[in-house]
Amino acid sequence: MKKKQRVSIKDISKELGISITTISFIINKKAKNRISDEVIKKVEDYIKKVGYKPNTSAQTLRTGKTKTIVFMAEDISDPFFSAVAKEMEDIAYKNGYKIIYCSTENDKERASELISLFQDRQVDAFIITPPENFQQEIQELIDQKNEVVMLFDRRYNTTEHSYVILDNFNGAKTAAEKLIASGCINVAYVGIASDFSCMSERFEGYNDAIKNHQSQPMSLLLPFKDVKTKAGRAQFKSLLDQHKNIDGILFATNGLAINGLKGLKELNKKIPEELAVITFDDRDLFELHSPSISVLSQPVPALATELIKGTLQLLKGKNGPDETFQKILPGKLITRNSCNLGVYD
Amino acid sequence: MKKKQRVSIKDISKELGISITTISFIINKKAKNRISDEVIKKVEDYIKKVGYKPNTSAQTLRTGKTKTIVFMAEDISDPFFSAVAKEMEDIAYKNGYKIIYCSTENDKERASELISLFQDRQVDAFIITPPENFQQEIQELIDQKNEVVMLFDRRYNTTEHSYVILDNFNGAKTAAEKLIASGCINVAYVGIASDFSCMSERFEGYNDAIKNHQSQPMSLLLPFKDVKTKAGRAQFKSLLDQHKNIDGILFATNGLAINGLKGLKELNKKIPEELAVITFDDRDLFELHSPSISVLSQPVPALATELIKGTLQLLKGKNGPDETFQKILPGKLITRNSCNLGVYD
DNA sequence: TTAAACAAGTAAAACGTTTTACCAATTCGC
DNA sequence: GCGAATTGGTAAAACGTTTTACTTGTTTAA
Repeated sequence: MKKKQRVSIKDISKELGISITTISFIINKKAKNRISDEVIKKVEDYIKKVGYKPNTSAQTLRTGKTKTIVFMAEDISDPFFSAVAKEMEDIAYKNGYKIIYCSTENDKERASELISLFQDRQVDAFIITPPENFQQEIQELIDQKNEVVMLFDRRYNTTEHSYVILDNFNGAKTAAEKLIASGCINVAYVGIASDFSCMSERFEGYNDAIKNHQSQPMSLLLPFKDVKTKAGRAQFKSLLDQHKNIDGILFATNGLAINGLKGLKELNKKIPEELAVITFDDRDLFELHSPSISVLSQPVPALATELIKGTLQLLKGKNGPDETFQKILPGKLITRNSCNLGVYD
Repeated sequence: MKKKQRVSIKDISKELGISITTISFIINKKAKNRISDEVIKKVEDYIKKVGYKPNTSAQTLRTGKTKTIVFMAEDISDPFFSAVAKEMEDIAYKNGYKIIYCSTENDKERASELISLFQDRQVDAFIITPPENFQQEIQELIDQKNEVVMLFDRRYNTTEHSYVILDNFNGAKTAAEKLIASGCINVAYVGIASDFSCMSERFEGYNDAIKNHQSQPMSLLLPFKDVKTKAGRAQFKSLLDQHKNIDGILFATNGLAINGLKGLKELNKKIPEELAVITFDDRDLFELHSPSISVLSQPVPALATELIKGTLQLLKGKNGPDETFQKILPGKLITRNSCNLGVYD
């Protein structure tokens, strides 16, 4: 019922008759070779007893560090990003950091606004999945050197920066090869037309897999805005209409796959008999789908762990402000029925 | 490349030869009847010109307000909660608040830890979906009156508090009545055994719908931990085994439905011919499923809007610290093929 | 004419830390 | 025995706000 009064260093100082400075040194583990063990113990015991917790805003005001990390995803309600977000939480909290999440909606303006909003709030680090055409802004952000900047899911080849991404090339290659091994003669690729590195790397992986196998690549690169729309579905259908010989499809994202599967349902295509399917990014719906959908799944816990650990490492800054952290993690092919043509049954 | 120096009130004061107090009054719109229009304009123009932004931690230190809201969901990676989270973001930012998200995992201990962690950080408000058996802790949190407390998705009947929830009773009733109207003779209910109000209200809605229709209710209440497990699926199958006459099922959550649908697939049950199905909470997978699944969908944008607006209203605190904000929103039945028995075709 | 009211503005304390610069007393090297 | 180094500790400034209590000069009411 009663608001219990927070205890400050000053209170401890008065109570114990020890100076504020000394107490601060002890709290911050800077007391070695300065303060006697006796006093250290006395203060530490008292702190434990009264449950002293430092006032974060006073620390921030003094040090300029907010102990805050921003995770700027494309869409925080997307299962992939929200799963990563959740995994990061714990580690961040245990290291005394809090995370703030937000969504760019793949919109440059919005992303810029958010960055400047959070810069005003003096966050310590940005973990960002940049929207399209955002390289210059990212470059500027890095150059300012006010915050740690870590990219996720996408990277830029022409800039030196920190990132954690999937091994998109080999993932796509593995998936396409699986379709070929399953008996597909003409494998098509459905991706997104964008400057995201993940998209071009996946496309290259597909191309590499099929180059000695079929006469020509067949692909559809949808604009980002059409990934989930009826218009996108129409384009997908017309791809199938133009190339009647397509008997296998690799979808580059789960969004594309969901829309594509809707299209295939509308066309009454039999999977996998008429068309085998593999997609990136696992989702629970793919296991339940009839037939169940094979996927190249991203190692969400590992990605999240690397992401937050890398960011924390850079925040510690032991190796200077120009240190970078770069990690490429392998995906995992999960074979289900959508590419099971019975070739080896 | 260069870190640009932040400008403080003191800088403005020096530059303009006006006292810090005056400038602070102008910034906080407390200058009316105190400061001449001429000076106000001069200061406002200068602020705009140099892009002054107040230092948040100094404000916090002085006022004790962090402008931070915590959204403590059961699982922030659950599509329902992450969709709500995303909707709230914008409104919060536009009102100068930031939101921190976290997950309780339906674990009392964890929830308590998180609450005390964020109390130490002096957040201004908690939006909480409480875990099981958490009423007393919530009561204490409210009684302390240090933060605004808003419950979401679940409420307690024996305590006066703020909440935003779905009209669970009528939602369940509508869904069950739909199954009956579609021609089902024996409708079963699959829910969660828990003290969550949403669960009991849904069960009551089901009971109310069938009371004049079938001789007895048939239900399975799974423990929370088994919702997504094989063990839960086994219990579900044994329900069907014990009551061979069941021809309609109402699932109380989408998690239950997904696991249930897996079970039905394993049993090779034909939906809707042998068993019609409706579930709470829409998900994109339900539209794509064969057959598509009918749902009682929650109005996510409306829920999120009420949630954040209510919280902001309480934070303004115009009506005293004991004001509460209570909102019950109706769900919407979306009819798809899983309950289409052709009765009216 | 004079006290009261008002208008326009300011000085300074306070919020709770961190950290620099300093002090006093003891020990050490020679 | 004397300066230098070490040990154990502290005073006080600074971070950038908000807000209380004041000042000074002018207008108003009676």
